Amino acid sequence: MNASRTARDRARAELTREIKEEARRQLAVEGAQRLSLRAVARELGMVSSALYRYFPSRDDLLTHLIIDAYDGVGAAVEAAAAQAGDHPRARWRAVSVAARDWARTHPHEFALVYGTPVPGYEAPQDTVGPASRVPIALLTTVRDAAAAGLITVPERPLAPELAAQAAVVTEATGLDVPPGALVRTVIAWTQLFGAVGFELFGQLVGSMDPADAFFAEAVERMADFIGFPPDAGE
Amino acid sequence: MNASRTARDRARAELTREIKEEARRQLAVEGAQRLSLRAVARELGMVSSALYRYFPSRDDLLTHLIIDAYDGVGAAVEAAAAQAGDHPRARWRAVSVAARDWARTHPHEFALVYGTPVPGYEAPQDTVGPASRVPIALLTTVRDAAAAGLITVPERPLAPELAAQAAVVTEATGLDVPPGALVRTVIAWTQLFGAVGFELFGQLVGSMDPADAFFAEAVERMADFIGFPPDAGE
DNA sequence: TTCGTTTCGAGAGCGGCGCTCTCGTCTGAG
DNA sequence: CTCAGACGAGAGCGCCGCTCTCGAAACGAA
Repeated sequence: MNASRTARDRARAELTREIKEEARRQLAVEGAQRLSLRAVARELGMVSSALYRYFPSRDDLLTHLIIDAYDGVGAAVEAAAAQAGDHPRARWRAVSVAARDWARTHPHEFALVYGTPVPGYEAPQDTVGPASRVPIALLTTVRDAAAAGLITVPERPLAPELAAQAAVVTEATGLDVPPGALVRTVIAWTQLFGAVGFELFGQLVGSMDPADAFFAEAVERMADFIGFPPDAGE
Repeated sequence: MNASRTARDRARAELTREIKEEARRQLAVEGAQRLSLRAVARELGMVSSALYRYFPSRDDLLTHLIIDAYDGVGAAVEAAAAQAGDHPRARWRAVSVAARDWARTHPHEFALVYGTPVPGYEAPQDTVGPASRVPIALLTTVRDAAAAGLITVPERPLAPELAAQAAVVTEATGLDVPPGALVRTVIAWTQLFGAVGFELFGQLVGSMDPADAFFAEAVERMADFIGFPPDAGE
């Protein structure tokens, strides 16, 4: 059962792709707020109502773009992790820098996924897989270092609920990370994206703007915080 | 020169206040995206065009709400700092918890100021003062601890640009904080609001949700990170 | 090949939006 | 008292998301 059997199926797949492409183009230029179905249809030479044959609503189209954005940043950090050397701190640094670079080159996509949820609020199940790619890349780096005995920060007791949540994450990801290191990784994850968001949304204007030096410092200090050993880069 | 001399002036001030009040009400219920001038006018029993006598545009009205939101969270953290004991870690904890509590009770206001910038992008000068209240509260806590010789993390050299930016912040705020501690405070600030944003925007669903235990742990670990001495609470 | 079903694009239309302009009216300063 | 300025109401412009209907085209089964 080939996915594209008939001419109709092929045309439908093609048009769906073109709509997403044009929407992504408008998203990159105008931002999610200003993305309009009518403008997408206009650009594609069709009437707006025809677009509803492919996406039932504007929010549905945005959800597809959200998934693409998650996959974009996920692929970027995974590629950076693969290219980085074996040293855990270098890997951590590469992943952090890749996340920031992606956000700076795709600010509206970043805002779409890490900024305000667009309508009232939503989080379809299709997004959780792509959304996990960045934290998994971070956790994998920590897991490898921990497995090699390179995490130097001692474990301390966690609150019971927190330990249980850490166990759930370990179970779900299959990444065997000591719970204390896991929680520190999540803390670093929130710091990383908090700082990138602050940089992109203008909160650092007047203090750490431009943010390059601050960001570099933050990456090293959070690497210390997790317990990565020093390397040649710092 | 009373500010409200004539009846007209008084009526104008009153109506301006009522418009902002109703807008704030709609913002709390619907979020910034769905806030509409027409709905505000409708609720106030006037026609939409009349509203433009008081606010030249929707964005201008939103800017006023942004300032109010900054002042709201700023007042919340300042009150928490004032009520907290003298121990620096307790103060830090109180400020962090107050920021999170404010965000959880005012999610749309939080999204308005710390989420995606609403239109294309903007940051009027009127917002920088109110926006500084939270970081100043954090920095003040660190300054007091440092002045008392209670910051235990040693200073290390900073990159020249970063040291320069730290000096600018010290100059602008008048808060004499060692540059290394200042940068760590900014890092903790980004972590705090990054974590709150992740919690509110659903990024922690499936891992650290509900986030109470995680948040408590993050606050203590970041207090360690800055160098606050332990206290009875941890 | 024929025929009924399904899919599709186009068009008109609904209600809502931000914003502008015009026109009477009312107010308050000189 | 007068007259300039402030004001609210109304109509209207060009957008928007979304719905419904209709005729043509594509399709699968007979």
